[in-house]
Amino acid sequence: MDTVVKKTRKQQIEEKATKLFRKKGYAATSMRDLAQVLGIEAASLYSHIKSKEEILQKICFRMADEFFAEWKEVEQEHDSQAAKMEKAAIAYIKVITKDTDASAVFFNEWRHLSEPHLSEFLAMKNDYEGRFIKILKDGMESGEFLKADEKFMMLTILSSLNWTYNWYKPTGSLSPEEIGKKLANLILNGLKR
Amino acid sequence: MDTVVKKTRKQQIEEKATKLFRKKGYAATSMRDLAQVLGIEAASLYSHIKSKEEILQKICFRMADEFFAEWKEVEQEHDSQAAKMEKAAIAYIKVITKDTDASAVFFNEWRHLSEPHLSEFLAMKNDYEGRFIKILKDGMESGEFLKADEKFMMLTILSSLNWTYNWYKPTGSLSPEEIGKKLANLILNGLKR
DNA sequence: ACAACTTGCTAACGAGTGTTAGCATATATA
DNA sequence: TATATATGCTAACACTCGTTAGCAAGTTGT
Repeated sequence: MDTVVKKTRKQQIEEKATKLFRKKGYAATSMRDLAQVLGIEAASLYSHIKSKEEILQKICFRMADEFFAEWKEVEQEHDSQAAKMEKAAIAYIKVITKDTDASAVFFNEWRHLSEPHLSEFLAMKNDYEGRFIKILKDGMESGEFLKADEKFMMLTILSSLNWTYNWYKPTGSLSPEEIGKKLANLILNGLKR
Repeated sequence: MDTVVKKTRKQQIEEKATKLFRKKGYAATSMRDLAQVLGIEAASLYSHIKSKEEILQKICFRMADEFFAEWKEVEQEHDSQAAKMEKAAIAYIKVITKDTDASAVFFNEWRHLSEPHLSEFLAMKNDYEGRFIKILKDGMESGEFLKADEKFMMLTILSSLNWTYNWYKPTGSLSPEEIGKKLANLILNGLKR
């Protein structure tokens, strides 16, 4: 009793575009490339979408929204900062693993957004990173974490979390939660035994 | 008594191209963009270079060569695996910080290489990553490191090292060696005190 | 002095770019 | 049955792309 969800043509276009943007990059993907994957002519795409950049905007801002949505569970409790960090890592990994193609585009192609979307996007990114920094700062002030430059730490931690879209396979043995836990553990406790 | 090193026009072109490739991406950078930065016409570029892709090749393979050159000091001693890891991190950061523009292009634009250069490049990348994995594997087998999936670890570690090109400023207070040490320490011992 | 090299120009090429106009057909809705 | 919607086509637009041909002037080396 499978429930077949009918995808609109627009959704199909966005899906295929995401895959192509990931593989070739936004700038190197032509509308004719995209049309060919769908088996139609390039001009036909414009019955469903407004422009090439509209697709990129959809991808980038949908991902951003999802990151913020998952963050809710992270902050509102009075956990230790280490516990918060683990929750943040799990939330982050959850979003990334849900759609690795879209994640790759989100991380690598946002610079091709035009204004004012670019500025809006960067503001959201800054906001998000600021939340990570806060956990680190609080943990350092309370003595829970080693004192160090928070921004340096945030960038380093986020970069290792970001990278998961490159190797995660839904068929693998690890669930997103498990990956998040393992990464948080590596970050908090290090490699040495 | 400054020694003024005269840069050939070709070198100037490659420098400006590196900056542009980093900022806009290889595909989105046109030869006319590049020419404008240099104050000449696009066609004039071809008195000095063979093609747009030749520039990309130079950047990518020069960086790869430098990574291998710096690696020499890492392996040939009978240090602990943790010490090797620190040396590897320092060597890696040294290369990246020497030219962050070229590093950004190296990490993000190699996919625009055409065959057979692409295959050659990927082979080198694999080789290099294999050396990192070996340190991890040896450390896990000898009991020095926590047992875990080596590939997962290698990717996570490399990703945080890779990211340094995004924030390193030559004017900052940390030397490449210090950054390498700090990162190695974070990787080995974690964030918690 | 002459040759070789460096550096640059204008003009143009063929190909590819995102996109629009205008039209056709099938499907779903009223 | 009439109407709106979804989906697609051909043809073409104005541009941009990387690159080549052919030529000219300045600089350097012999």
